[in-house]
Amino acid sequence: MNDLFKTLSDPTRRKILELLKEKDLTAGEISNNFNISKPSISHHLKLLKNVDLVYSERRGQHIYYSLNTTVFQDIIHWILNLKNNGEER
Amino acid sequence: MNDLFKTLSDPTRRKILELLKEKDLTAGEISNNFNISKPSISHHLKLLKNVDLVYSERRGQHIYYSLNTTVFQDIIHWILNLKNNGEER
DNA sequence: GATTTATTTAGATATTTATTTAAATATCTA
DNA sequence: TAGATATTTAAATAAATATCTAAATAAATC
Repeated sequence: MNDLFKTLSDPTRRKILELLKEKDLTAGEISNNFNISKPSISHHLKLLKNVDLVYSERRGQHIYYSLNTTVFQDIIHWILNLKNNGEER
Repeated sequence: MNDLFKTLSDPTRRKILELLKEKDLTAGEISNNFNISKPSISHHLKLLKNVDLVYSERRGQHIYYSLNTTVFQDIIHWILNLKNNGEER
């Protein structure tokens, strides 16, 4: 849970997710959207993978990244638990 | 939006929110729940206030903190936008 | 008004995190 | 298999963040 929030707390990583929302992209295509070095983007992708927010799959020379939204359930549960003050709703 | 995620990315701050879910607490009562100095807790409370996750109100000698959950709407919107891939649902 | 209690502010330090350049790995093509 | 492209890993640096102690502010009580 902590890693998940930590991962989402970086604007570069959130923008990566927004890019992947549209379609799967290679690491290179992703890095083209930023003024940041490729190794830095690769590092962000690794963190996103660590918490399962993205998947990666090699297709030949390229590695394609895709978004996984199921993880957000955890956040929504955390929020709802905080909102419903102990009541069973 | 960035500040909000950043604020939530710290476990101490999230635990503070969970404490405030039960009832309003003074800064001192909050800090009793942690093995962290009062100034550090005060700093966390300031960050939580900055993004409106908590309110503070002085009652005499004490300052009471309370949880504000309306802010979570922003996060939920952000998540839903990412999940609904452009479709209007 | 001096003292006590509650909390914050300031300044310093240590840890974490993002970023960079350079080198390594993997795949494809000629 | 040599060369080109795509991506990651490693090592170093810089910036951001959490934490601490000490000092400052604010209200209550004596």
